[in-house]
Amino acid sequence: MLTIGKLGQAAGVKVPTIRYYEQIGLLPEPERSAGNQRLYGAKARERLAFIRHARDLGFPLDAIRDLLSLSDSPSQSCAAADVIATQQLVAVKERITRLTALQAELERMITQCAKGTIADCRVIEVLSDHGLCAQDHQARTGQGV
Amino acid sequence: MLTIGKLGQAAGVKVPTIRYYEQIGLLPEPERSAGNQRLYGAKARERLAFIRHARDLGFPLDAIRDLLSLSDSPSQSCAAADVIATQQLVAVKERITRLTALQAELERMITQCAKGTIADCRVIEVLSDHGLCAQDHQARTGQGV
DNA sequence: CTTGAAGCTATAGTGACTAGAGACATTAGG
DNA sequence: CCTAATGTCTCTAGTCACTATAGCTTCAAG
Ligand SMILES: [Zn+2]
Ligand SMILES: [Zn+2]
Ligand SMILES: [Zn+2]
Ligand SMILES: [Zn+2]
Repeated sequence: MLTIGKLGQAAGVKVPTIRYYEQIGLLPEPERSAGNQRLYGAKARERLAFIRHARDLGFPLDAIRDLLSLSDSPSQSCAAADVIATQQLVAVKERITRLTALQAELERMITQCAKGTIADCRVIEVLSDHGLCAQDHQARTGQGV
Repeated sequence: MLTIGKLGQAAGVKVPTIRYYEQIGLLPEPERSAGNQRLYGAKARERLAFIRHARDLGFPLDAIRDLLSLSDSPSQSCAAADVIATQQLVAVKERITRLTALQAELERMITQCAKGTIADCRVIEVLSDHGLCAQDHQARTGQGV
């Protein structure tokens, strides 16, 4: 059995994060020692590693919650899991598209700047007027990762 | 003079967002009508357009605050503004790098899945074990955009 | 003059944590 | 066995950039 600190080290997750996962019901309430400290077994370690890896791949906690409950019924079809992964892939691709447009605009404004005074700074000019942008780098949609 | 709603429409910003910007000191407190409603002039409209465009380009509000105060001293060197833009560019590039790695891993797990049961689902397998990943898609660093 | 839209303040909620305070538990060294 | 250092406990609040709600007042059109 591991204390919360050892579990955190083993899974690469900070201690408050583990408690947070417990609080939101992503990890079950563990056993306690005589002195009321949390004690975790192998199952909790695997579950936390799963969560951590899914987080590293950018899945939101809600999706992870669904994936975890799916993985508890191994004989079911995996279609639902694949849908969640596909949605995540779509979200990632959208963010890449958007960020690539931002990258182009930022590079453009920086290279066009003559490095003089603020009055002539291309960075400030472009920020003041989207008409000076080459692309339509559409509005901020969400965040994450 | 514009009411807050008209200003929001003109700049493409929702009304509560404008009040939020005022609250955090990004927009100055505007005049008020006899009935205590906010009234904005051309200067506020430009300032809000600047904020909105910078947000669309992914700049955090703190950076925008700095950019705004720089643009108030037009005769100064623009080096500081260029530094902020360059930092933003670096941040965007980092996110793209990371998201591209995520995209590759997600595509890999989805295409490798045999679409059978959860017990054999490659998505679930890979999420359980980073060793099955081809790349090191390093840890989640931040967020934004 | 009435009605409905738009505005006001204040508070709380989002996602996914992170940081801090103040108290209790455990472990290693002497 | 005692002490000191570290670890853990609960609870609260802060982060970022908003968004939503509630309950009120003001304004513009008909
Ligand atoms: Zn410049
Ligand atoms: Zn633009
Ligand atoms: Zn599958
Ligand atoms: Zn991996």
